[in-house]
Amino acid sequence: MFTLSEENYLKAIYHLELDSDKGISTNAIAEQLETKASSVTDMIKKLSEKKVVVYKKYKGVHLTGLGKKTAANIVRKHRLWEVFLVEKLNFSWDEVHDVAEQLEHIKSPKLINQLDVLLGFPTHDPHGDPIPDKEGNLKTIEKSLLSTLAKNETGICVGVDDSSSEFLQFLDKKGITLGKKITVLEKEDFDDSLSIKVGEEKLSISKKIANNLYIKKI
Amino acid sequence: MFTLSEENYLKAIYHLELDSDKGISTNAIAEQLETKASSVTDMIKKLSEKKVVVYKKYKGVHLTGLGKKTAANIVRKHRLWEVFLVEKLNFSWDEVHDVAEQLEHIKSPKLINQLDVLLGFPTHDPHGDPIPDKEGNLKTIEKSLLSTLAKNETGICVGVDDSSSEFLQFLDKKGITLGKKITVLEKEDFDDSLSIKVGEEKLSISKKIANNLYIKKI
DNA sequence: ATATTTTTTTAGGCAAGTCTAAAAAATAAG
DNA sequence: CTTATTTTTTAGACTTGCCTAAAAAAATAT
Repeated sequence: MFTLSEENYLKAIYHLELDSDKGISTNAIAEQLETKASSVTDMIKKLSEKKVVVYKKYKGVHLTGLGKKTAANIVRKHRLWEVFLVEKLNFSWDEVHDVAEQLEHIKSPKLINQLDVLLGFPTHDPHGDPIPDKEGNLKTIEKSLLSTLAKNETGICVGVDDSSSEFLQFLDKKGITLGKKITVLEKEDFDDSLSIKVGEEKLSISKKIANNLYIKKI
Repeated sequence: MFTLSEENYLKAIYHLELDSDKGISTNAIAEQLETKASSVTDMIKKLSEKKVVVYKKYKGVHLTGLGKKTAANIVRKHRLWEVFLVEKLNFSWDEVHDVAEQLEHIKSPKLINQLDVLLGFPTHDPHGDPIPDKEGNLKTIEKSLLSTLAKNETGICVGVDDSSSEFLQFLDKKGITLGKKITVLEKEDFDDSLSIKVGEEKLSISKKIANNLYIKKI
């Protein structure tokens, strides 16, 4: 069994390992968890004794199989709770993160299985991120950043990279939600902004926005 | 804001104060929380500084208004989650306590309000215990222990005093659930056991059982 | 009214998880 | 290849919440 703190470290390392196949540095973990590198070193020693990470001094860490499974299960819980909050409790997609961050640590396999049933076995959370299955496997879908689409290409909005509430509220304001059809009308060279059509609305978005929206091409 | 530990102390004192109007002793709290009296003394000092209990050395503690409201809110969350687990996730009444014990500490007013909506504003949990409203007020109903009923009196089962899973599973086995109609057929003098009719079934129960079942007379 | 027992508090210590400051190792630069 | 910089680890300290053992106060019994 893992403490709250241990679970948070596992989750952080799990997320960092999705973007990199090298050992995850103490500093990277510290930044992710808003703590200090020295605290990370301490915790990593404990996790190493518990066989969930492999650690060689100065070489960064990797999750073991057990560690990966444990972390994926926490992510699974987090994302299922997010779906619950949106589907059953009328939360909006920008309100769910902090609550799910608490709920993900509740320990009860039955609770999560039944939640999965209640929600109809969802595969993605409200931000389009995939929900790991019970074994920790992720089904990743073919998706591209909006910024990589060429002029006149069209796709469906399937996810966000940044799921801060600021960004999500901005998208709401612009009428951009998961499932919306988006077409690139124009790409401006001088500032990399895009003219796009969202549903029937035309609007202009900055490079930064286009770099945070995932699209499934059609 | 209160720590997990502080919340558990508040809840323990709250429950103990329901049964007694005298100051709650260090020992009583220690027993309830399965900890040591010296630990209780430590924590009470902290709670006292946070203005949720009044404490005079050797005199036991009382909750303040704020303390009572805080504790009632935790109990409210606990009982709403129990209803959720039974109504929405197919838990049985003997399985909910430990999970609710974790869920009651989740901090999100919106979560609890919306849960209340989803569940249709329940007034009692799966064991018949009343759910405090947002202000912390309890609506208590007229109920008697089954053991106090006279021969030939009838009532509806509305609650249990002991909600351990052992006792609840025993009741399941006997077909006794909330809402069942119970009639006292016979009271045996020599061992205080009862012959009762539950629905259409006749059975005999011990004094101990009769002392743990609440009945609303009809 | 005093002695004994019980309850409560104090004193000191321990583990988890964090921090700062300093030392050690690795990496980058000249 | 040696020096400078960055990263990581170690050392020591702090807080929270708990413990045991001993002292102090309160309650009970003689």
